[in-house]
Amino acid sequence: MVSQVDRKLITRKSLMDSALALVAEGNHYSSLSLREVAKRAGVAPNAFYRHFKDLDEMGLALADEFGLLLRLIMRQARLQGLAADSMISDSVNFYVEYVQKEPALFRFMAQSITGGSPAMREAMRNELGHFANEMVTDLNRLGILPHISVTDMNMLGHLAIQTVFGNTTEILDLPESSDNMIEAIRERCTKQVRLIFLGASDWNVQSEKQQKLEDKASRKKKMFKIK
Amino acid sequence: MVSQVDRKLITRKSLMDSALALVAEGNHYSSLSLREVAKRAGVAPNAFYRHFKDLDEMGLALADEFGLLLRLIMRQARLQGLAADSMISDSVNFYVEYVQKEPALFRFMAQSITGGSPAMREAMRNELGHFANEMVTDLNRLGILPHISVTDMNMLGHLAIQTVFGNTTEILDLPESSDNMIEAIRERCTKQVRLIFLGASDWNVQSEKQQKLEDKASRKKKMFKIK
DNA sequence: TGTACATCAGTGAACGCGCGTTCACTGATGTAC
DNA sequence: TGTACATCAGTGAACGCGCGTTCACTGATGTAC
Repeated sequence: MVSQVDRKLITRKSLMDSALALVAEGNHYSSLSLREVAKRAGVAPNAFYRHFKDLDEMGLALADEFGLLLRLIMRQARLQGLAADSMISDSVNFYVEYVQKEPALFRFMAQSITGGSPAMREAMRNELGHFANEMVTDLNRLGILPHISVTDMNMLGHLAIQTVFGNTTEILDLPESSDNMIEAIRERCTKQVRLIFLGASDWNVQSEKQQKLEDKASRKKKMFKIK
Repeated sequence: MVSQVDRKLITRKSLMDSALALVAEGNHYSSLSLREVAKRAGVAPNAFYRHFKDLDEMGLALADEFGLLLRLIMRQARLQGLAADSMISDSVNFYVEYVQKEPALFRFMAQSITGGSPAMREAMRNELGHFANEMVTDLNRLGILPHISVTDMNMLGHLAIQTVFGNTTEILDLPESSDNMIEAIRERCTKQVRLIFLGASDWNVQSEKQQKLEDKASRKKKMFKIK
């Protein structure tokens, strides 16, 4: 026998899943209607109000769910451990695997970060920011890139995460089972992250300060005119 | 006296501008209604059909308009020329300036690339891809990074563009006239691109091949376990 | 354990509203002679 | 140049429909004694 509380949670979950299913089918979250979500979940329209004030509130709940998925991914990646020499490609592969496993949530994330309500955009940015911070923490613990300042490590984390997430929509848009195209994106993404870390390994405060001075001093001395 | 043809173009433009205005106010393009766009443009709802089949078709026209803006930006940047020593920060500043000058079109672009129809997403990706290609062409013409293969130059272009565009939504979400926050994003973005080019200057086929071999050979030899 | 009552997730009907789309139209601009 | 006709951007009314939200309700689960 299932308790009342459990039943309520089941309905709530099925409302959220219906919304995600509609998103996965190509609709934008902000163009969904309460009625179609309820219909898809096999529930009367007004039952929706037992769970959420409106679709915006449900959106925030879905953002939380995406956050949980991110945390799961991080936990899994740490448990599994990463070989020192293939850390980057392993991480990228791991990420791509999860995008394919949970396309609806990732599609929702991608939509929301550019197109949700202001609250929604902030929530998603916070989740990704948390992800970036965790990455930076790990790099610090492993003693990788010790020469980089705290500010610059954050800049680096932001860059790495943004790069990986930037490839997400492309993965989601590939026709299913086109393994060689997935492979191409995976490879390009790995190269991009590798290039970033190659840059980071040469990055230091010294040369940075120098660069800034140069910027200011010699502006407009040498000019490139194209064509 | 204004010709019939001109009048038609004026109405068309005002329909498109109305849609952009609604987007700039925080609505998602895919949740706009034909009637509100027409109302905003001061035109009867059915007049819309004299110009576009539906909102999707209008979306593609807006994508074209965004493409034109990108081309304008590129042309301007080339005309102005770039000082050799501050090329990166100048380019970033130039871009940020345009985002602030045309927030509606950039907002629309950001929304569409993750949340539009498949045709819309493809159109936007093509525009950005073109932008990346132009950048690569310029780098080649200037003889910068000659040691990098064609494939990898494309990867680099994609990475640089993606990085700059990735900061766009954050710029658009800042409260108006918060100059110091704009400055912070501008600085971070400049650093990110600089780091990318620092990586690119060390990037070469040799080390890349080596890296790949290492990946395959020594996988799971050294492992980092965190926590 | 059995009974009487409370709670509350989900129902079904109803509402007024804005939606996309159609239709026959108007009246200014453009064209042919 | 003036007249008669064609074109066509934009109008106004109407349509059926799905929308969000409300209401009084039902009936299973949970609780008090």
